[in-house]
Formats: sequence, structure tokens, C-alpha cells
Amino acid sequence: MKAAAPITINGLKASCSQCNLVELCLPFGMSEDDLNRLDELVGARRKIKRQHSLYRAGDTFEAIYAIRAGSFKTDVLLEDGRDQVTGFQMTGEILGLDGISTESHSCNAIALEDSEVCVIPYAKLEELSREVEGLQHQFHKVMSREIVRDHGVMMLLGSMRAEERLAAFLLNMSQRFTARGFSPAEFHLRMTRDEIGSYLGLKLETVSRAFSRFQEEGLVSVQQKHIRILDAAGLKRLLQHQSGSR
Amino acid sequence: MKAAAPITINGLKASCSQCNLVELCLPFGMSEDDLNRLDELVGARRKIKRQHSLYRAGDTFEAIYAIRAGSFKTDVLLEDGRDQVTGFQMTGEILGLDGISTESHSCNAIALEDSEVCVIPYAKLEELSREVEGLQHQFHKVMSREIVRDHGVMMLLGSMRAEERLAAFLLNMSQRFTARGFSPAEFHLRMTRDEIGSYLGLKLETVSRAFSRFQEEGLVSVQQKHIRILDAAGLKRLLQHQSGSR
DNA sequence: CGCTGTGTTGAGACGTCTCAAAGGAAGTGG
DNA sequence: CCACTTCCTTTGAGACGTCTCAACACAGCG
Repeated sequence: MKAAAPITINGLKASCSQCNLVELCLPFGMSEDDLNRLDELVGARRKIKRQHSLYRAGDTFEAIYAIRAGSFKTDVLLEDGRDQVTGFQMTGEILGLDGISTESHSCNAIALEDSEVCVIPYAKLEELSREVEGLQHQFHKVMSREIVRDHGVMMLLGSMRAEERLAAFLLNMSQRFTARGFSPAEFHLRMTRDEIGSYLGLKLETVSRAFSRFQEEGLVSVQQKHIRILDAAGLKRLLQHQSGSR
Repeated sequence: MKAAAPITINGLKASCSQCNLVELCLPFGMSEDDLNRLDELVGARRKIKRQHSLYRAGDTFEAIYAIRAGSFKTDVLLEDGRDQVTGFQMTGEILGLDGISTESHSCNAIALEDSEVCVIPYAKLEELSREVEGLQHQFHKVMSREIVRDHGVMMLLGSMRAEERLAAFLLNMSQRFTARGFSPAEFHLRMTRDEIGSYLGLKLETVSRAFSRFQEEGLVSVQQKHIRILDAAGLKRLLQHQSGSR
């Protein structure tokens, strides 16, 4: 992990009303009028270089962030040095919600590639969402979605075996790429095997072996970080036939 | 699991301003004035008998619930029949936040003992929190806290071994009992070994063995569901000395 | 071109699961 | 209140999956 965080503030003010990520992002489902008011809210954009952090555990919480370009991981650290990736975030997704509870962040958000986020000052968000019902509602949905997502991960970590976890991960990535207009079957992972492993509660070797196994069985074609899903149905079958485990 | 849900609606209207759980519940930190307005919001109380559900996955989302007495578990079901406990909730804690995102619940909430909740109609909550800044802020904190808590569980499931998980679980329970004015060292678990195991991603036998081991080592005294913590520092040490694992 | 970070593969160790049996607690109905 | 059933818990022995350690291959980058 690299040191602090050389941050570039981009003079450009973000504009939700003109952003092509609306359907994926906080403004989803809001009316035209409401959308225009959102533009008041969103502050400057901020560029984050690969491997640098958007915020770190312990930082004072001041804003949440919408990913405009690129991707991130979030991870938490235990006192003894162990750490775990708690999520991977893609364009349109919101970062920083963990900070609201204690007014300081509880995890690190690190860019997996050169990225750009829209800064949404939290005080302003609360203020505006008292006036704009649609915004309030969407914001609550975003938080709730995060909770539901986390439950899914808990399910995965608590009751699936290695290959099931990886299959679930790949299908999830595929679905999220699809939602962003990319191919459901072919994509480029931005994270390392180690990061995937940390997220899935596995060692990198186990992830690697599972990839190899999927390849042998003709489910996917793997070339480093480039993934092609050859048999999505087969991957789904892996998940449903409860392959034993806990 | 028992059938549907024989629910008793209690005529008593709940009153936050007079409830002794304020410091643990949604109203925490709100002003006297704000608190009085909260009383408009909270609907009737509802009693749920042991083993019966407050809501089930798929139910239309209409309200969130504050636990007034008793305790609950939440669990999610996978298509193949596997299920996993995603959390245990005690008095003052909020249930149902998962429902906001899709307007229908994504997990089951089941009473571990005869319990009572305050029903907080969600539409009203949104409405009132547009007027009462303190309420809005607290509600957001509650949701955020849930996200942070989930990350902790992911950490536990992804990177701890059996005994560490159980130690973390016991310390967490102890801390929550303490916050409710009970002894930090002696308490009664409401859930079975199987439910603990499901929550911790372990089989019930493994949970049982870990309990026995703790007892042998003089860390706790276990008699069925009655737990006495004899060496809290020892349990904490278990967590920090990274005992290997993933 | 060599360096460094990343990914693959193998063999053995270790932790948790599975299956099985039995004891104990709690609840039910006579 | 006791006998009965049922559920819950404990414990053991062996199976199985993932981890650990180690060596090597490969890609990207200066």
C-alpha cells in the first residue's frame, strides 16, 4: 500500500443532470426538477491515482463520494495487522457511507485504477434532502442497498465453499458490468488474486486454483485479469447445487 | 421454524419521550422538543411470540421496528435451502432497514423470546425527518452503524478461525448487555448453538467444542445458555494474537 | 534486459465438517 | 406431577477442504 494521498482537485464542477451515470447513481429515479437541484449539492470532482486512497480509516467524515470513473476497493484493518477487503465499487456507486455513524471513516477506500469521484458534502446532502423528497428517498435506498449487499457477502462468507464463492463473485461482476453497458461475458478485473481472496475469505492460491478449475471445466477462460465467461448457466448451477460445506 | 405469525396488536401507543431505552434507540441524542415530535411518529406496539416472525423475506416493506423488549435474529435464505443468520438484535436496536432498498424485506426477523417492538411507519418517518433535523441525522447514523457492523462481521467471517469468532461473539454480547445495564460477565444467551454457528459461519458442533475449550482453559464458565466470562482479557488476547488462519 | 509484483502449481499440514451416538433440558399431555 | 417426546448439546473418529510453504512462470516497467 502506498503512502498518504496526492489528490487532485478538478476545477470542473460536477453536474448530475448532465451525467450519463444517473441511472446507476444516487439520482436514480429522481424527477427532472429534483435533478437540477442536485447540481447545487455536488461539489468538485476529485481524481485519485491508482493505489492511492480516497479516504482512510480514522479520517474525519465530511462527504460521501460518487464514482464517476474508475473503481475502488474498501478494506478494514484489525489491530493485529490482518485486513480484509469489504467491497469493490464501480462507477455510479457510492463510497463513504460508513463514516456517518461515528463521523469518522471506519475503512480505507483505495483506487484500483486511476479514478475520479464526485464529492458530495454530507452536511449539504442532509440539508437538501430535507427539501427534496426524491433525494431523501434515493439516499435511503442507497444505504439500504448497501446493507442488503453486505448480508449477501455474509451469506457467501459463512456458507459457501471456495468455488461457489468465486462463481458468485464472477456472476456479480458480470451483472455489474452489464448494468454499465459492457459485455456480460467478457471483462477485465481490476483487482489482484490477493484482493479477490481477501474479499472472499480465501487465500490467493485458493482463488487461483479455483480459476484454473473453472477453466479446465470450460466454465470460463482466464488470462490473468481478463475473464471470459463461457458458461454462465454452469456457474449458476455451482451455486444452487448445495455442494455440501457448512 | 413455526408457521405464519400470530401477531398481537397492543392498543398502547408507544411513547419515545417516556421510554427508558432512548439512549440505545433511534432517539439517541435528540433534543427534548424533537423527542416530543417523535411520539407522533411511532405507531402501536406489537408483541411477537418466541419463534414467530416480525416480518419475512418478500413481505412488503412498510415500517421499521424498534425493539422494546426481547430479542430477535435476522436470517437470509438461499434458493438451495441454505440459510444464514445475519444478526442478533437486542432492545433499542432497529429492525427492518433492509426493506427500504426494494420496498420489500430481504430477510426474516424472528423473535428469540417473547418480544415487543415499536412500529415506526416508514412513510411517516421520512416525512418527519424532513422536518426534524435531529431525527434525520439519527436515522442516518443508525443505518450507517448497521453498515459498519456488517463490515465487522465480514471481517470475522473472512479472516478469523473458530475460537476467535466465538471469542469476538462473546465479547460483543457482553458489551451489548453492559450497555443495557446488565452484568458484563454473566448473561443468558437466547439463541441455540446452531444459530450461533450459522451467524459465525461454523457448524454447531464446532461452536460447542469451542465453548468446551474455553471452559477447559478457564476463560468462561458455560452451562447451556448461561455464560459467565471469567477472563475477558484472555478472550481479547485470543483475538489479537493472530492465530494464523487466513 | 533484468527487476519486481503477480499468478500458477504441487505436496503436506491443519482446522473444520460429517456422521454417529448418547446424555441432558425443556415442553406436552395424561 | 410424572412419563413421554422432542429438541438441544456434547463428544469422538475419520473425511475433506483450505491453508502453508515453496518453487517456478509470467507480465509489466524502468
